[in-house]
Amino acid sequence: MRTSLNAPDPREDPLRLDHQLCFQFYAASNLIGRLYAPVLARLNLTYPQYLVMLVLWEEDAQSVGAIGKRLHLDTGTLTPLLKRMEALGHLSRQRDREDERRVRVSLTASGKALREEALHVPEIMTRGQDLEELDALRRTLAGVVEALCGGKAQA
Amino acid sequence: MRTSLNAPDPREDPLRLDHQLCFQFYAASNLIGRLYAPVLARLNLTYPQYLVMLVLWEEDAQSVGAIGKRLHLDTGTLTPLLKRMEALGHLSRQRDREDERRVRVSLTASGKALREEALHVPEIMTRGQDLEELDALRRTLAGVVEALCGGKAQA
DNA sequence: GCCTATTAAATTGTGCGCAATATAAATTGC
DNA sequence: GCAATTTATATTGCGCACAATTTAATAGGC
Repeated sequence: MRTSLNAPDPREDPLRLDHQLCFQFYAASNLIGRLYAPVLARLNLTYPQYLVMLVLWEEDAQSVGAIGKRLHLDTGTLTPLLKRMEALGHLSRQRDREDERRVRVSLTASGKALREEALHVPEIMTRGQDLEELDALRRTLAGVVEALCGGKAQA
Repeated sequence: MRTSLNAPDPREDPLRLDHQLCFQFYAASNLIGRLYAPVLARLNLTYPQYLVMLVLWEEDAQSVGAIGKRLHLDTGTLTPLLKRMEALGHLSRQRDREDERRVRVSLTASGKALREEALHVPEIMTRGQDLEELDALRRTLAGVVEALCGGKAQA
């Protein structure tokens, strides 16, 4: 549905920023991170650190690789991040006796206790939103994520 | 709809990673960046640099602030990024004569020429996908982004 | 058993993101 | 006009992300 002859409708330009789905993900992810920061700062956590805590609160003493598989992050990101969290007292890292290649990441007492403080974070962040709508979007995006990492393997 | 007595359905745990909409955005954004990287590397661009080029291909000679408003990035991110792009020969930065506070960012000849190479990037990245579906998702996410930055001002 | 291949983390180097601060130019008030 | 405020960019410091490489331990083939 061109407007006329060879003059291309600028709205059909494939390189228009507003046409890029990837940019909406990029912008939303950055903006969400900025929204969480002040809330998580009160728990002495950054946003990626909060995600690690979510993984460990579900199941303690996981390996670095298991955490990485869950969050789609590699050791280049996780190793220094986990060291910072260890320094903050949230968790401890120790080589697995059974398999010395592995490092088990375990919550400290304060790391476990922090879960109580974190319980209200989801509520704060979704306050005033339509929860049904957010959940529908979450399911849609979970499918996108699945497709993105399912396409390039991912056990 | 609890299963029994005081045993909470683990699926209702508000801190479950899979329940977090924010995580789906985070994971998708990271995975998308990883998918674009090898394609953009052939244009000598990173993903954020590609976004800057999209902005400048739409309208050349914009100020740092105008680019930042479009991408939701501040000068702490943009200034060094633009300097790297200048060093790569994609663009030039010069103080505005009218208002010496401003810095105008202009495409070089090779930066303009790079647009031809970039024209097929969206097609490569969306190959095999349902374009109607992607566009519906893009519109949904554009609304989310709008709500996220509309809530905290944004002129 | 021994050698090769595989697996798990750590390390290195580069490029973002962003809060906080600094610097400097334009605008406003009076 | 000139001080005070506002606006635009740069700088500093820290914490991710990630590709590529390295180191070390286990598993497999023979």
